[in-house]
Amino acid sequence: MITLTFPDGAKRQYPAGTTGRAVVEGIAKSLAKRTVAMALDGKLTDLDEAIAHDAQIEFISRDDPRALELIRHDCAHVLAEAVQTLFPGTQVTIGPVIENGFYYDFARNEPFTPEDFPAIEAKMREIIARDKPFTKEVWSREKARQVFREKGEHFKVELVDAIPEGEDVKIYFQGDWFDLCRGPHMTSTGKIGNAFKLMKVAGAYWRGDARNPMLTRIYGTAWASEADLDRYLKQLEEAEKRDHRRLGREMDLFHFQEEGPGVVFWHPKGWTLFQELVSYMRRRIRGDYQEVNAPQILDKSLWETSGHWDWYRENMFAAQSAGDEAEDKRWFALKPMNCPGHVQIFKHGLKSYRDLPLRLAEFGIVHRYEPSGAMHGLLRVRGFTQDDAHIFCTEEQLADECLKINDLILSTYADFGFDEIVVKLSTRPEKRVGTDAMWDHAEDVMMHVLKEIEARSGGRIKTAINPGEGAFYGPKFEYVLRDAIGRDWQCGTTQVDFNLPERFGAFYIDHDGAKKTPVMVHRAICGSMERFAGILIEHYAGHFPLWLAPLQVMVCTITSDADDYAREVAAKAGRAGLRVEADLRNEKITYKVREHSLAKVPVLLVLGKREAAERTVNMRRLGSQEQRSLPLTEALELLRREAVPPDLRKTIDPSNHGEPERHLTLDGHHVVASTVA
RNA sequence: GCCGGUUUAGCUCAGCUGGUAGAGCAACCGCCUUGUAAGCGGUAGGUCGGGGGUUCGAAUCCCUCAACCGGCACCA
Repeated sequence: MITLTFPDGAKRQYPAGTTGRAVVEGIAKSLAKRTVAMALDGKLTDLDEAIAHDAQIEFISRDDPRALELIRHDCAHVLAEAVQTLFPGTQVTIGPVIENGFYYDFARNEPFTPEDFPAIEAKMREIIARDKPFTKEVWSREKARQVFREKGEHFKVELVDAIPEGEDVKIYFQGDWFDLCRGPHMTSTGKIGNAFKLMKVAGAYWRGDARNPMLTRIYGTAWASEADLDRYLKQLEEAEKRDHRRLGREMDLFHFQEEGPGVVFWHPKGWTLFQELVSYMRRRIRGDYQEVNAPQILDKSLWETSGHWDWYRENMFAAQSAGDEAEDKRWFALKPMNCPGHVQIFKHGLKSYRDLPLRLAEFGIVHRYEPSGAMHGLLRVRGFTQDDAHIFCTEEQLADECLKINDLILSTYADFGFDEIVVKLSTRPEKRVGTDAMWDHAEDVMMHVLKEIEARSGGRIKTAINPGEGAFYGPKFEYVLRDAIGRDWQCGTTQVDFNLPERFGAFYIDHDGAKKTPVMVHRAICGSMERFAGILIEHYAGHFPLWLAPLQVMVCTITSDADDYAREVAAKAGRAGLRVEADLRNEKITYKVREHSLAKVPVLLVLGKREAAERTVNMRRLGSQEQRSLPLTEALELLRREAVPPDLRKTIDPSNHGEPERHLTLDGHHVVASTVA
């Protein structure tokens, strides 16, 4: 006999080997009907599974959040059956659940297109309506191999071979159709429901390896209810509206063109935003770091020394004199990183232990030949500006430096309203330089720091390990932030490097007069300023906080009688440090309001005869219909205060709390609450 | 780089089975002096992504290159 413990704490005895279905049917017909699977000691399991040991048991109904992954997984199976029914000869491979849905990879000579979706979806609905039970069989490896080989399912044969010895080879049937699968599944296909949709087709390498053949992947989404599906589709539309490429065009921030794939043409407004970000970062590092500037192109020998030429040559740009008769035909590489340049600066002149830690920062422009398919607006470009720095320090100083960087990164993110951060430690990759002893040591230090980061945050910062994801020269921390609509972006990074200083022969003179090699830490907060700008555009949906808005104030006249006053208002706003323009065009005020609202100008000052006579302004804020009439001087003072960047608020004017509405404090830093679209 | 798709006016898009291009908005010119998300009328604007081919004839069919989009792979 075994003892099962139910969610309400009740315990009951059953013969060993009883199935979940038998248990639930013994409790209540209605419960059995609702149940699609069970959880044994918290683990999702087929309802028909025989229960061998004492366990906590819970019956999972279809609307249980845990059932969602089953719905999606089952849906993937149904997709595969539908595809094989409609397109005989198609081989199935794998079909896992992913965030918001699932996919299934197929092998077929003719790829699928979205035009195939209606037919496939119809077939899927048919299979779901048939409501065949999912039933599991455990096969021997030989049988599985043989059956799939005979069916011409060569990828499945490979999958069978990949199952570790000692693990069952499980086959799930849904009627006549079956698939090799780890499970679990719901009780029948009918439980999937109708809240699913095929989303897109894409190529994907077999087993995620570019050396393998390419399969056709069909992505789908599936939800417990139509309402959930609709909500998800709405969300996608919302995300599309915030696409920085679209907003970049609509707000006239930047553009790309054919002659410069992956390099940005920043327009005046976009460049204002960009420079505002750079200025912010400059202020944040002032005092601690020294800013430098290293050359854009350097002899390739330097990159050979650093190791980049060996490791990343395929992804580097090289330049040479263009003249056929030039006497110097050496190859120069456009810098893909700033570190070798900074090591040269460190090496110039003798350094003492008293100089350490030495922190060299650079807003360096780097170029990397990214694969053509990788480019994506500002988020992945071939030329970008890093808010980069290299810290030369002793081993004893290393942990403190990492923690100091951590403070800078977290407080910076907080200033932009990012407060959900995950710090990941990436450990040694297969392809690397340096001894194992060195890696052991470096990872040791980093692990210790990671724990300290977590402890200091009071549990607010989550941490994780990314095995094998480190840089070739050392382990690294990656800072992942979550934006206003829940998407994660890896931005900041701290990388410990025991290699480069040694490769370049950098040293300092220690207490005892001996030469010692410093440890180098690479660090970036925004990472790529271009990318960070893109993330901010999407995060704020173009509705920037006043200090970042490229154009902060638009003065709009209602009639030409207010023109002189409008010029005066704009001039005064400009003198108050605000970025302002005046719209004196002969247009209706509704027209102007619409146009500047679409351009996402945060503040409209509307001026008519009345305002000119009374020396007031009528203020309208982006995203609100509210009109607020106030004296000119008062309005300008209000806006001037609000436009103070978050880092300066505390230092310059402690009494200034900026926007009265929606601000919160995190670790003592001002946070601009997420702006809604 | 790989798979699939797309590329027509500044922007968003139409153009069926091949018969030398069309709308809305924007721009420009007038009229309207206007009170918080589109006043009215007119004018101009395109080597249909580049190159090659098939054809009496190509935006339309084929080849090729490029850029972009969605994924995959990559991301020092």
